[in-house]
Amino acid sequence: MNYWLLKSEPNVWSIYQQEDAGASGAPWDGVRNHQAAKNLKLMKKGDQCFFYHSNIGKEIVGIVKVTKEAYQDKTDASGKFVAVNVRFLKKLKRPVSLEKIKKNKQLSHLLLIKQSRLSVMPIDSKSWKIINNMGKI
DNA sequence: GCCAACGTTGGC
DNA sequence: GCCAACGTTGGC
Repeated sequence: MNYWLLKSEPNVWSIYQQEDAGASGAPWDGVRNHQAAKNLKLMKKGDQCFFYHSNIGKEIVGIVKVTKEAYQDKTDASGKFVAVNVRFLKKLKRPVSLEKIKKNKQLSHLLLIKQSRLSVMPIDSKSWKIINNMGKI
């Protein structure tokens, strides 16, 4: 299983809306960046993703699970970009802020820090565990 | 509100 | 094909 991080502005799509979407899940669409799209295409059913609130909060708030692998994004008129479906899994007991991630030297290699504009990125399993611990899961 | 980083567009 | 101009993201 692989791990990922998905960014969303909570005033557009938040972990609460994701939770309300329930077990049937919801599309993760609207990605218009090729590097992010490449990562979406690499996702496999069952992979888990951190749910990060960008701009407002700037913290990892929960975990979602891939329920449908990459397919053509219906919101993209050009037909070039893909979406996946994810369903809510859980919230972190304690959200892990960007600030805390930056302070942890073991996490300094994360693209979240190095490439702040990327909205879909891989997370190595070691970092996944560290952040899970920070989130008190 | 500002701006750095980065992506895209369009003139040449 | 280059690159200046412009647009967007997202942290600060």
